Amino acid sequence: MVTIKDVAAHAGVAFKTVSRVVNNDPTVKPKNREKVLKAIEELGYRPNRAAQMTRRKKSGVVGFIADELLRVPYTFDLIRGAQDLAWKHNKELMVLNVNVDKYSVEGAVNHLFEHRAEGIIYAAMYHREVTLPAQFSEVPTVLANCYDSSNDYPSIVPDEKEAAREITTSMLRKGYKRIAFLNLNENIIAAKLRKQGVEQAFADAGVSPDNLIIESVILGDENEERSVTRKRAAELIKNFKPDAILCGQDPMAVEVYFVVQALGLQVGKDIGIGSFDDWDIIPSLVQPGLTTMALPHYEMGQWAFNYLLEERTDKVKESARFTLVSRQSF
Amino acid sequence: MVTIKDVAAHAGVAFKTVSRVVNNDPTVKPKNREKVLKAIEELGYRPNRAAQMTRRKKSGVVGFIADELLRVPYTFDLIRGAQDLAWKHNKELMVLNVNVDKYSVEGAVNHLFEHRAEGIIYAAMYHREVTLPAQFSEVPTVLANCYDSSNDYPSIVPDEKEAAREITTSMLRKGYKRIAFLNLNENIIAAKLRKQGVEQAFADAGVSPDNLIIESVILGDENEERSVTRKRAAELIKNFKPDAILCGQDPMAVEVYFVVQALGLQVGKDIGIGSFDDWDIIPSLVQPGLTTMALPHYEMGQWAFNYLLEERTDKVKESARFTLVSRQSF
DNA sequence: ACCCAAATAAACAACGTTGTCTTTTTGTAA
DNA sequence: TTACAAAAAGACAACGTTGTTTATTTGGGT
Repeated sequence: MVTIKDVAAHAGVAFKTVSRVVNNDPTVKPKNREKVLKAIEELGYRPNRAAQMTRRKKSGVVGFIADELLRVPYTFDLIRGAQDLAWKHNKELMVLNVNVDKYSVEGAVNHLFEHRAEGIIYAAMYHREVTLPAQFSEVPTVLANCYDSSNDYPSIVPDEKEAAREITTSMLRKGYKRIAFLNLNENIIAAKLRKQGVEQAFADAGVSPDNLIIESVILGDENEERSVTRKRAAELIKNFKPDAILCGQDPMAVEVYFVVQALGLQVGKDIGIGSFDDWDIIPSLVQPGLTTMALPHYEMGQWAFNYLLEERTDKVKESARFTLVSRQSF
Repeated sequence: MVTIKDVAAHAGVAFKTVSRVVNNDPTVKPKNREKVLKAIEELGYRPNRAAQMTRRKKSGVVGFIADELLRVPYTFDLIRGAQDLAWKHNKELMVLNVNVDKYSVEGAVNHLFEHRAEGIIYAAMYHREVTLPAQFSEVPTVLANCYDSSNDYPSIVPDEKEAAREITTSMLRKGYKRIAFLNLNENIIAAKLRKQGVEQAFADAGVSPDNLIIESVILGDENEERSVTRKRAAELIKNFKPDAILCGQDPMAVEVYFVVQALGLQVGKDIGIGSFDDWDIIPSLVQPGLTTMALPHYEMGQWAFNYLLEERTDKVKESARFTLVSRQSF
């Protein structure tokens, strides 16, 4: 590979002068700068990052530990958010996918330490509490889509409560008067918070809570569990007679579509449906399009990277706003 | 940060001895090895990768250029395939997302050169022909999910023809006798090859091509285009009266589900539906589950990485087999 | 105890950069 | 012209490692 000395020899200057040109040092005379640039061009020289790193004692590496992240497609936006900023600031985002069985978190952190990562973003697949190994205290760490109970790390999570409040308010404003909320399992933090948000919206609008029913639904890929969801949704429609149904996530909403259609009702006309996630193309694939609260993954990724970039040290617990994506389901 | 010399001082040996222990050199006496390991443990020493790289003159970096890859969720498996192997071989997979407007391919390659990448995997979002800038010839490069017409690079692509043959044969074996194939737009290579595969299956089974109709459908996110798809599907069912429909991709199959159901027919009973992709959770979300040919993205990622790892130099054009994922739609 | 080869450990250079210090060149005022 | 400060370029050390050469220790046979 071409080194700085090769360039220097070719240009007829000291190799330090080449270094100066590469680093935009203004104390190089235009004539020499030109000679050097020409030589760089001719030889196809590219600075060796590893050598730069050793000498500068800065790695320019930011670690990104993706905890089970990639089982849900849209979570990749978290990585994208961080990556786009990393590129912009000429940093390296080193992404490590951690699957419980495959690479332990410890292994990932070790790896990042060997690369002298200047910071670590730890991101979870879904909004939840995490407990990190002590190693993380050695390097600036920020949590994305998760938080730690001991308040040792700054974190950013989706603003579940506000999102639930917003979509519910939107439903109420459109004239829906009786809403069933098929919430996620309530041991999930998102479910707890969203429940509060929905109730808040009812209170804000001065609508009696008698017109609201909230049920928790077990999620799962299993066909059996999904048919249970459908059965409960059907019962709910029959007994509570809601004019709108809010679902805890888009796939659940799809199930509800089937139930509603099987009952001979039309989504968006006879009954409104709303949801959370904006899961890939699913909301636009169903008929009519599903109105849903888009998770702010990209924004969280950006925020997390920025936090590290600014070398902040406060242990803030930030929350990011969802975006209402309106289609035709309510 | 703790350096090798700190460890040496702490252990009371020459720093070279520490290096030997770190690199598992057998010529270190057990007693010294123990002392060193103890010191490493106590000081929390981790070798500096950047320094190792400069001295060893090996980067251990493999580049992965993802060309528009992440707009389709399951393509991430391509990255995962490569990444899992990279981790296993203690290499760094440096993933760069190239979006035409944001980071040019040239920029990405430059970046990789600066990191002295030992090889580059260039992956496309969908199976297509690509033309790479000349820079790539400077480093071992392998194409995944794409190929180059000039035969300068080895490549691995999905075996479209065989996949189409396989799923069609599977349909014919199950007793379906009259198949409509809603193919992707035929300027896409996958569409061309799949057409051949479907025809092959008919020939193999000795079924008259009169019982096969193949139509190209324009794809798009636009609502309008999608309603065109549905209209044509409806006409096809009415006029050709197929007992099974094969679709070019899962989202298209979902549209066909709607059409079929709107006509009062039952998928999997009155009419069989098959498809390509295995797009995230979509095939298991619809009712009944969609039988589809899963794209071999993970395998292609692995193959590509392995090709580089083995330092092969042949310009092989490999193809990877899809997997038939059977559900209940036919 | 002594010799000698083999085993082990140490010393030193090198990797490709950048930081720091020193020398040379340049340009301006006397 | 000369002097002199400022600008520019060069020389050399340093970053944290590993490769190579040299020195020391070890252990077995006399």
